[in-house]
Amino acid sequence: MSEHKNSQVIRDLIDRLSRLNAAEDWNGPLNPSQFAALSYLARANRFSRAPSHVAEYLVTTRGTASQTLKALARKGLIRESRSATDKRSIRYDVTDLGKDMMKAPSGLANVIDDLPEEIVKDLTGSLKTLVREILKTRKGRSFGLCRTCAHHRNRGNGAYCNLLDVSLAPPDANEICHEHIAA
Amino acid sequence: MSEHKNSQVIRDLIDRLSRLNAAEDWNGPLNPSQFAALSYLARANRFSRAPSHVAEYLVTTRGTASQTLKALARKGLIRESRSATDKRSIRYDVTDLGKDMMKAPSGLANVIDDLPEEIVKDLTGSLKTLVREILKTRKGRSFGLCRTCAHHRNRGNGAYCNLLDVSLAPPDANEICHEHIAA
DNA sequence: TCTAATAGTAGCGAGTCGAAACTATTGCAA
DNA sequence: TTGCAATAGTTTCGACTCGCTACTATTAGA
Repeated sequence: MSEHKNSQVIRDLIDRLSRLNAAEDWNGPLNPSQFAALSYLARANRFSRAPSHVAEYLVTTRGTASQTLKALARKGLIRESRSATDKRSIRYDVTDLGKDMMKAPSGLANVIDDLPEEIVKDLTGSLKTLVREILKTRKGRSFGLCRTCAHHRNRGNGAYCNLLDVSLAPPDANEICHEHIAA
Repeated sequence: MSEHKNSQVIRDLIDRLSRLNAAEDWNGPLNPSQFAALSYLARANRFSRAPSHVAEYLVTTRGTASQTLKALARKGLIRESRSATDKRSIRYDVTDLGKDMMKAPSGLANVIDDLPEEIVKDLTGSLKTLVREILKTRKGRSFGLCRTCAHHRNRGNGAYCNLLDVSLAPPDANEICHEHIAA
């Protein structure tokens, strides 16, 4: 039988899908990597917006991530903010211009929105499983939402992080955290 | 609610998955684009191995595809073969060395192989739907298997292509064709 | 026949990519 | 307290992708 393996077919579909998606990015002012970095920063909480976090999320090196972030800063889409407590580290915040950039329509998003809800649910679950399992073999971080983390505690109106020992303002808990550990 | 849209989540998962997959390629002698081009050539039939076909499959330009193919040829993984009937066109054939390269183990493939059969089936179906719908809006070709094409006809032991008016040897029908139209 | 379409390529500038070398901090232990 | 070692970020390098434009060669069609 010259039928191809299931894993080969899926691998190919994922590659094709991301190429089709990336081809759209190239038409805009941002290339796919820059868009991915900006998109991450827009969804990451204040503890997770350093170059090294972006590097790990994008599965690349700190050097490469550094260059991509410099390019975004040059274009005025993010702004660097130095830490007072640790003079080595930098946090990049997304500017209003950067936030606008995230609103651009996407062909892939349109297609997904037209899919039946049940299919979307299953697809999301399957993709999450794949990402989780690969991250397990690579010992990579999950980058899940703060409020779904094992260190997250509800506290009055807000919340608290047991790992970093800090109070969490409302937005923090709904954003991505690089310290995330599945509860 | 600051919950993100389903489409955004799925888009992100696909990007993350392809980055995790691509990161593995970088460890080898081929970069992700070169690997994708080689993988395509290894599965495409003799009518579909020209630079312009690779370009359309990889959703890029002929110029970029041309460079990637030259790089693969330099590494001895593919060999160019000029056409006798049309002196403009070139067909690249995968060498034995190139075929060996395709056997490299993949972390993503391993994870997929461990998934329950039912999940794999649903996932494949959903991803195929997404690719099909996006291609529809872009007016792109489907690049399906020859034997699932509307122009495919069984004929004795072999098969026949009604579009190109040629007999199909056994391997042809099980390979990708750039002229593919869903039956 | 002559012009338009097609196939492939070369070169440009911006940027990604890993890798290695480098600076500036911070942490920790003797 | 001094003195490394670890950490955070950057820079540079060479190979390459990427869209784009301009170009050559060939073929198709009016």
